[in-house]
Amino acid sequence: MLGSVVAVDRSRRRIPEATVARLPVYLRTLVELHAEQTATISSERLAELAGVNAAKVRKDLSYLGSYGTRGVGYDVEYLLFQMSRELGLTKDWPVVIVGVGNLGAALANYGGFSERGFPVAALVDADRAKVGTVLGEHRIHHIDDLPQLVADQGIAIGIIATPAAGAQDVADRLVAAGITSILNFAPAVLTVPPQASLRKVDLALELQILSFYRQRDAAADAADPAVGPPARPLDAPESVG
Amino acid sequence: MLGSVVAVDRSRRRIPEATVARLPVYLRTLVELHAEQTATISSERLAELAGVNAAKVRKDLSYLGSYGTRGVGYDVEYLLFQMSRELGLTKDWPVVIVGVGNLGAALANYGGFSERGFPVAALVDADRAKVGTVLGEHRIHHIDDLPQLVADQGIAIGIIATPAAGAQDVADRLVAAGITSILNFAPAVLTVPPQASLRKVDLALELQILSFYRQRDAAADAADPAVGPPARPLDAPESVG
DNA sequence: TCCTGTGAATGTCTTCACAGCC
DNA sequence: GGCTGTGAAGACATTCACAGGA
Repeated sequence: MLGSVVAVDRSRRRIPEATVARLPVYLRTLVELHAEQTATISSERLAELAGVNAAKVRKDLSYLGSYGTRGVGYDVEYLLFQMSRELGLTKDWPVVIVGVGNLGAALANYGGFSERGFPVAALVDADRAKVGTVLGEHRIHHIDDLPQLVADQGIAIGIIATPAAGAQDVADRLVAAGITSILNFAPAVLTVPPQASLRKVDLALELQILSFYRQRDAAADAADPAVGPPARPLDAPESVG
Repeated sequence: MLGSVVAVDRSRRRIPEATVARLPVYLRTLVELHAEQTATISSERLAELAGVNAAKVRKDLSYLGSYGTRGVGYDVEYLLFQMSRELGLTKDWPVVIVGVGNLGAALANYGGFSERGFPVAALVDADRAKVGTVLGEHRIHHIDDLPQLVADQGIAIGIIATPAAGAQDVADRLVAAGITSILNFAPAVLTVPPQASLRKVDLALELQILSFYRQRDAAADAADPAVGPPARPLDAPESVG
């Protein structure tokens, strides 16, 4: 009735989960291309480098906007900028590692985080014997100091590297301290309020999945020794078979 | 014409990727239930403990066979046995870690692997300066010795913990040495022949995904400060939002 | 002519809802 | 009455295939 709509809300295009999970892979590829002075890239070539197919690349990138040029391809630098912006990677996000056991200590020393925009800003542990000791360039703080550390260091992300038993308590403390992004390495199912994001990495779980496919193929070969290996799902979390 | 079929081939039921990825979570839950003497479990309760919904649990378990009892639930011990068998976890699978830098060393010391059936049988590195040095209970071998180590130690799985640049070469060497299950920690896209299984864990990638959701919510709040946080996908790789 | 952007088709996964068995 | 097992419906993701702009 009242004339036309004021403006199309481009900020509401929802990006599918599956696409979000691939954006960092494209980003890494673009960084490499940019480093070697490549100016433009076709969906076909980008697909090859990122280990997916070209139709997927085009559909994924189309969720970010129309940043390509027909007949030419994508401008590497421009796409890199847009993607960094979309991923919120135009600034660093300091992380806190909770639990300085074997895994936590390893992650603290692992350079891969800082290198890619996630500097380790603090280490905390519940064990008072560890508090005050130094690991790499960090002194270990007590977990009770979390709210203070979060405020002082502008910490954005919490990494849980404790045993499974303490993980839910740690998650609760992180949320209480104002952290809304959590990466969980403990082999436990955690619950966080809906406004928080939680992702998990379970190292043994990955090995168990590999074990499944190995077992299955061994069983198939035994049942059917004359025939080659059965068709199996390629791609998925990465070619798996 | 010729009477009926000889037998239904139950070994051919294909288990969906997504289900396979959840089996280890159920397995872990069942191990805990068994440890605390729980004899039977309903799909509802198992779902709650595993952080999924009951329909999914029932569908997932149905791929393994009809191991439940209507009106009662699943026998914990029996289901545990069947699931271990299906996942190929009735025996240990020795692993080799390739690349003893920060991450590789951490993984070597991380107890979580052996604990869950994947003993670290060998460490190898390309750097001759590291060869012969001892880390934890292992002496580091040269990567050229891979075929020998695989044969001698019965190694089933290779873990790549090298920098991205060397990762494809390592994958090729693992495959050449007879390894068909590979877990890649290097931030690089790898290719393996179809008979091999490859999975990847990219730590920074997980943080980047968290950054995306944080960024998106911040943008939504700025555009729309009166309204609460928008609906976001729960569950998925774990509640993500 | 080349390559993107996208509707439509296909395939996969999740959820519903209830028949069937204990 | 309670809970599993599973077709069917619905949601989501991938791939196809081609219109349309450079």
